[in-house]
Amino acid sequence: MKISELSRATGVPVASIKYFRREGLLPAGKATAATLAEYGERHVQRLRLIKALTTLGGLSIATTREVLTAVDQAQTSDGALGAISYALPVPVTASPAGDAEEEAKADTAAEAEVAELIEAMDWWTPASSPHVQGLAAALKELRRVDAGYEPGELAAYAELARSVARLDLERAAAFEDRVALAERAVILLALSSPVLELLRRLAQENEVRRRTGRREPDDA
Amino acid sequence: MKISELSRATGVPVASIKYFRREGLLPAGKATAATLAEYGERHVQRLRLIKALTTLGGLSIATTREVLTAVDQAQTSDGALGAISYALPVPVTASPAGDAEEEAKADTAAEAEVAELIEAMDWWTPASSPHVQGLAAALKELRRVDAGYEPGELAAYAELARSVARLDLERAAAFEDRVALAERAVILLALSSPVLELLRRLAQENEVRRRTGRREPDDA
DNA sequence: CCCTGGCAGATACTGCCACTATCTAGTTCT
DNA sequence: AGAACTAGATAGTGGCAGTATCTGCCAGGG
Repeated sequence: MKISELSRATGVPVASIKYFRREGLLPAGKATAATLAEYGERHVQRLRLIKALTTLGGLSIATTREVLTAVDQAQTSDGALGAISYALPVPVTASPAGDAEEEAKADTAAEAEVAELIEAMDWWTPASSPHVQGLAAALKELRRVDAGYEPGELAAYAELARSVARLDLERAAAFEDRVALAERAVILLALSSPVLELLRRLAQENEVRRRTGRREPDDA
Repeated sequence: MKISELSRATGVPVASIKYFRREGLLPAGKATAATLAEYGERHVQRLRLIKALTTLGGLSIATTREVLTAVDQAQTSDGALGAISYALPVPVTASPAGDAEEEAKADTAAEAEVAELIEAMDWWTPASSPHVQGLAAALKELRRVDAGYEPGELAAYAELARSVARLDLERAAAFEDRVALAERAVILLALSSPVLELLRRLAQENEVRRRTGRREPDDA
């Protein structure tokens, strides 16, 4: 398969394919001559995954590269999920607020809240996990807009998150035969979350409708 | 409060405050002279919300503006949740793939899947809802990387999403006294999702640890 | 009284990112 | 041979989110 054919097969412009190759997301084709290379099914697959990660998962090129690197390295080894999970960006960028003293207080409060949650859920997560850090940061930010969680509320959500995680793992086991381990991990971690988010919004939309007894769309 | 004080109170640079004002995210202060304006608590609040929406919610400036506009208009009226919900970006941008014919087939298949789900869940959501469209697009994309949902699997997730939505609404009712209606809606819709995402990742991390019986972090 | 420091509002500039285009030189098909 | 393609390198584009600068202008202290 020549590059132009690869392009046609995936709908990705040739220039973009070259770009991805440059950036190390896509392995080069097998060169058959100085100005010709052969691409295969593997490249089609990879290109599809790249597109899915960037459009559906919303990942940057840099992050996609990291994730794909993790995928490649974990292809055989165990712990693929962990490695990839840690490679994914935590959707919170700490924002240093005005008052330094207040800040420190909010910091420890949020961290304590997370620690308590982990304790309550009997989770084994180490405090060093980026997710733990991220969660603390998120809670802090929410407190700042007066939207902190009541004690116990967070645990209720965590319980549901656990159910989702269990479903995820079952699902992963179910397509064992179709997709390689590491790629399944990516799919579960990076590509399923938009689906979940949309389901949540749909459910919310619906709950609100139910409670107000209206079947029509809301007036904007 | 002068602009420099507003800046100090929120940790946002003066230049950025001016930028937000230009972009219509932040109302102008009350001018007391040609070169002086007075800002109040309202502005501090708003600035915090803007920061939360952009950093925590990951919204663009344009989207933030839309959301805030919806917030302002819905402040009194009902249907705030709906309006804001629709203003939020759907985390899927349809990507036209290679083959046009295959494409159409995948389209209708995905739409049917969503319709079936809505039917099964007894949801009242109109097919015109951006969430419905987005979900169909997301499913299509997943199919393309061989990660489609088995029949029934999606419904299981939807069930959990419903539970989350119910928790959300309870939570919203609980801080009725603290935050205005429309702002609660924003918080639930745009600001809580990172928390949920992180909880899910934590839960996954933990489930994997449990199943493999390891308490230490995964080797990268 | 006037000068210094800060302010409003407008405009221009910057850095980053994800492509996209162009150029050179070589290769294959017919 | 010549048109049509290819690889690889380099440069350019457009959008986004600020950041900086410039021009008056004015309040308050010495």
